[in-house]
Amino acid sequence: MGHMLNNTLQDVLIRRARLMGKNACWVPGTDHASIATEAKVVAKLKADGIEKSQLSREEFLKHAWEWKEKHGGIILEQLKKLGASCDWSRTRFTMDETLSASVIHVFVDLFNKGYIYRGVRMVNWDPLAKTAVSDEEVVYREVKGKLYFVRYRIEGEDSFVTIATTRPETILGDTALCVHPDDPRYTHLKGKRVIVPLVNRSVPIIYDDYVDREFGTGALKITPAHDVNDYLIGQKHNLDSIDIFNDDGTISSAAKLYVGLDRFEVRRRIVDDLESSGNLERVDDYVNSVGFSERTDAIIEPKLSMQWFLRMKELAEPALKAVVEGDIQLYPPKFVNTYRHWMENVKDWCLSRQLWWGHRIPAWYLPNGGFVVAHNVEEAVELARKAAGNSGLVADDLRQDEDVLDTWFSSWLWPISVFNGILEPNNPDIRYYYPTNDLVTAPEILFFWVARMIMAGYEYMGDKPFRNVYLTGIVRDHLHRKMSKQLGNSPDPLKLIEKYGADGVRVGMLLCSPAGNDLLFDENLTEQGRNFCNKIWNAFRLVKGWQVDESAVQPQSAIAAIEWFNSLLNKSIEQADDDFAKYRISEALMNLYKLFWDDFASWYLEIIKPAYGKPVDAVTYNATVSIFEKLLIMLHPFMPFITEELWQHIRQRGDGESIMVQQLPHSTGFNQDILIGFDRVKEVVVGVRNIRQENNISPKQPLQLSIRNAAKLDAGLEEIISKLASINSLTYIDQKIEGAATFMVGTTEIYIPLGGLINTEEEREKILSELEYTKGFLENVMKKLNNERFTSNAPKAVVELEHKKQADALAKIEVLQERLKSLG
RNA sequence: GGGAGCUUAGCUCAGCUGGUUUAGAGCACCUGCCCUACAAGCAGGGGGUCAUAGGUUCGAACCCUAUAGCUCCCA
Repeated sequence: MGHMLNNTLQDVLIRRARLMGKNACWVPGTDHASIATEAKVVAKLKADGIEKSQLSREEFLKHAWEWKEKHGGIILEQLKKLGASCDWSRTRFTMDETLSASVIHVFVDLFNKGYIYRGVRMVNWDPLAKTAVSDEEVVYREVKGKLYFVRYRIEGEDSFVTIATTRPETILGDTALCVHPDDPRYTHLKGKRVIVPLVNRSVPIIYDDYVDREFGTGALKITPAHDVNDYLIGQKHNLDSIDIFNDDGTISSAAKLYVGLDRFEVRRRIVDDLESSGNLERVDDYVNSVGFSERTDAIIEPKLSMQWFLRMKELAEPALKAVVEGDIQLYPPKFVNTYRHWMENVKDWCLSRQLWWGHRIPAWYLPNGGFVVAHNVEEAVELARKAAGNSGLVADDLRQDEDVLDTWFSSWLWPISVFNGILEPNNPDIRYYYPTNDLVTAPEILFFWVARMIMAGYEYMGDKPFRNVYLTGIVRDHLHRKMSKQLGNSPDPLKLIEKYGADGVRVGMLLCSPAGNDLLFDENLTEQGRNFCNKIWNAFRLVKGWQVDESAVQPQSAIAAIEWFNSLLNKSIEQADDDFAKYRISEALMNLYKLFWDDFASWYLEIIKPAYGKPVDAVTYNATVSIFEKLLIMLHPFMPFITEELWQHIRQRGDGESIMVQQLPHSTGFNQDILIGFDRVKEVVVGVRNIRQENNISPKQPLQLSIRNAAKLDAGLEEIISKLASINSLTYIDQKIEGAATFMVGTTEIYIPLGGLINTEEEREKILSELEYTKGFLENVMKKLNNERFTSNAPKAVVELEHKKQADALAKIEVLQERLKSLG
């Protein structure tokens, strides 16, 4: 569902840009998702009885490509059903030839620039996928575990030091015990050593203020190979590090004990053995935060290993500046802070993944040590000959690195590589389309992807990759759970489209998804979307069903209605322009929804609707079709299917004509007085309908209406009131009418004589409550006006307004009291 | 532990530079309607101490401080 939301938003932006006459280009595509895909292919092979280890790299990749061909297009097919108006002929995949060559080119280039290096680092090891994963791909969860208190004997003594650990199996890799230098409990241990239980290794006691004296016993065991902090302390104190794990999470021979057993099995066993050896003091329940692999859900094992890294400091600088200085805008802007914080504390990027599916690292190892980085094996041989001083070296003497690059190392080039801008920086496409305008994506990949695209943009194009980044919310279910395949709480988008229509699904998702806010998805939203389509369809049926009479005289009411609606339409166009400029997409849609449903269908069409069986005059009809057309174009980015369909039928169209490439309507200004005047008319109509409702009078029964002490309305507006409120006589009076139902519009009284039908008691109550409200209101106003500091300090216009409020309220109170009296 | 943000109607959210008739929308809810475009609808209606407590100001949902609760990011 996240994809659906994201791509609907992109399609809205691209369609609108197209309607504004722009050369709007939307390049669709997919990445190769190396960890996830490889995991799936391995699982599929396993189900077929094939182990990955039985296959050669080439054989495995053949299976992986088959998988990609079969499953890779699903998302793109869903996009087509959703109506995404991509440039399909430009569809790209991160492992396409050009894009792959771009990745290799960039790797070699960054290596030659000195940004890429090899190093031993503590990485997050996924023992299931048997690969390193980045910090961002580790999900931390609170897990109920145990805290084990283990006694270490002091060498040459009969006393012990007790440490607390959540991972007793790592004892096998201990190379020191650490206490705080200022901790009085341990000062007597200076210079002594302890014996690691079970393996009986003698290790030093070291002092470091890293230790938290409050935690456990204040004594910490140090396992440099299997804990990030221990690793740092190990480096500081020159400790050995003993790697006790194999790549699959079993115990290695370096551990000496439990060799070959799984890490969790060893944890159970070692606790028993510590118990029997008398080293286990006690076990407490303990909740701690454990890292899980985002891809395989395996518990992450911190592990030292040789990996490829990209130094980020230099690349991050222009990327930080671009966002902080507003050259690139984030929507909503609250993400700028998060972005800044991340970029200011950016860590080197671990590029290598111990997988086969992806871009293989273009590094070749020489037979006698050393390596070269090259675009291809031929170039590698050449470089290797030079490096080794051995002109006899051939390709077979070299061994290419087995690992592939992190998927993001290809995605970060996307805005450039899809236009082949890495390999041919001056080709017409990249020169025309770069920098792009809008990126729509999820906030969770702001750093994985967005930040890195910005870095690559400045490094390779010397410019930003896009101007605006719109960050969508996360799609959740009504219980606020993130929608995911694992949870099974995500509806099938294609089934939803089948049930509610693509337009319905699009509208449903957009109606309630302000930028950066999570969207609580509920099927009744798509139902609302479908209902809106239905409304538009029925309005169309109504208009197209009319007989048009060229010679009929246009009614005054229609003239007034057209004048009013055109003003309102222009105001709405301006509103929509403003909403889009601020990327308030769901607000833009909601405004159009109300414009079409409430104003156009419920008011405008009801006014101009001819009596049953009667024709409509041609002037009104043409104006209405023209208004309808404009509304369709404005709605088109949100609802491409129904708007195209109706647009094709509302007038005669030529071959190849499409709403997709029409002109978005422009505002020619609007008259505020017309809008206000019409609002008054609406109030009158609503007032009459209320009186009917309260007194159980059928909407069809004609009534008389009198307006007291007011200027005469335009004939058109009078006609509108008469038509919509079923009024057969509209008069102006200066005296009140006894026994009539009344209501007020502003300070004007309206009378509806009902001839004794009126319910006096209800009427009195209504007046009393209105009186109470108005008095309270007046009191508030008077509080301000009686405050000398308000009248002298507040702007003149504000004070004047308060005076007007006062006068209006006083007038209203007087009228209400008079009416109360006349009720007796 | 460090940082960011949020708290407005039953739900999801607007409320932009502090002032615009004692707070708005959509949905949900309630009442009455099959009135020949639409019951997937029409007409009407109720509903909020703007998290709490202070402060600044002529004036606070909006600015400041504290408290509580929630969310996210980083460790």
